[in-house]
Amino acid sequence: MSDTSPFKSSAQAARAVEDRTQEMQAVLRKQGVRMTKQRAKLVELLSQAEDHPDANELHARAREAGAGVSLATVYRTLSLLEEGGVIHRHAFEGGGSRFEAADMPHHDHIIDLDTGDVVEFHSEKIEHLQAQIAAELGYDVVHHRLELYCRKAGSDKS
Amino acid sequence: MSDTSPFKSSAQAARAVEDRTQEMQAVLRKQGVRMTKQRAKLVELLSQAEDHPDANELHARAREAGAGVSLATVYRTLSLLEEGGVIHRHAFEGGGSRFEAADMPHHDHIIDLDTGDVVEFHSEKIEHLQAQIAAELGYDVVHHRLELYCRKAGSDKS
DNA sequence: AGGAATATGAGAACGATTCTCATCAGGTCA
DNA sequence: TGACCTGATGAGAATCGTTCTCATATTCCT
Repeated sequence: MSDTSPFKSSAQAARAVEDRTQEMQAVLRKQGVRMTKQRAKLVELLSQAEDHPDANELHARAREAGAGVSLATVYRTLSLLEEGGVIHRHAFEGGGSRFEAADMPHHDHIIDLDTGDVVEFHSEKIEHLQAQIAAELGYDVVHHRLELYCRKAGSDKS
Repeated sequence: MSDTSPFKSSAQAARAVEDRTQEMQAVLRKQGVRMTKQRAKLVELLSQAEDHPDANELHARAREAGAGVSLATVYRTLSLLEEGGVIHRHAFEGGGSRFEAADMPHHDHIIDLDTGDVVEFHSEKIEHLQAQIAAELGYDVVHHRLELYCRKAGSDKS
C-alpha cells in the first residue's frame, strides 16, 4: 500500500499515532466519558486513519483488528466522539456519513466524483468572505460546509 | 466593495407563476419528457414555491391541491426534473433532500440554525477562488456545495 | 471486592428513498 | 378519431443508513 504519511520512519509514525490516541482519550476522559475497550479501539482506528471512513468501514477495520465491536456501538461511539469534539462528521453526497479525527487545522474538501477520493484544502480568503457575507445579512457563522465535487482536469466526461 | 448580492424572493415573485410553469414544462417537453397530470402539478407546485420543500411536503401540497400524486411518483418526478436541470436538489443537515426551481441565478445558502430559514447569497469571488484552488490541485469543479450554518448576529445562545 | 451507573450486542424499528409489478394513460399514426 | 405501444403511475415491498430496545456485561468509584 502506498504511504502518504508525512512521517519519515514507521517508528516515528507509530509514536505519533500513539500520541494522538492518548490525546483523544485524555480529552474524552476529562469529559467523564468511560473508556471501554471498544471506544478505545475506535479512537485508535480514527487517530490512525488517513482517509475518511464511514461507520461500516470502521466496523470492518475493528473486526479485522481482532477487536469485535458491534455496528450499533460503532454508531453510538461516533456520535459520542463527535459530541466530545474529537472527530468531525462529513455528509458528502451519496452514501452515509464519513469521519475524521478533529486534531488538525480546519479544512474543506474536494471530492473526486470518479474515484471517491477526498482531498483537503483550506483558503483563508474564502473563510473571510463567508464571514463577511453572513455579517452583511445579519448572521454569525456557527459552522459551514464547503465541498467541491470535481473531476481530474482534462478528463472529458460529457 | 463586497460582490455579495442576495436575492429577494419578491424579485422573482413579480414574475407570473404561470410563466415559470410554462417555461419549465417547455424545457422538459423539449427533452422528450411526457407531461402527465402528476408531473404538471409538481412542476406547478415547484414553480410557485418560495421555500425549499422536501418530497413529503410536495406530496402533501399536491394532495391538498386535490391532485393526488403518490409519494413514489413525487420522488421519481423530482429525480426527473433534477436530471432535466429545471430544479436543484439540496441536502442540508438533518432530514431529507429539499428542492427549488432552477430558473434563477446560481446561489449558495445560509441556514438559520434556530429557525431553519434559508437565505440565498452569491459571491463571484468565492466561486472564482474555488475554481482556482481546484485547478491548483489538478481538478475541474463539476459542482459544489457551500452552506453557512448561522445564528442571528448577537443572539447569544449556549 | 461490591455495586450503582452505564455500555454493549443482537436484532427490531425507523425514516428517506428506490424498486417491483400489475394497471393505466400520453402521444402517435392510420 | 380510436387503437396501440411505450412509458408512467400507485401501492406496497425492499433497501440503506442509522437509531432504539432490552437483557446482559463492564467500568469506575469506594
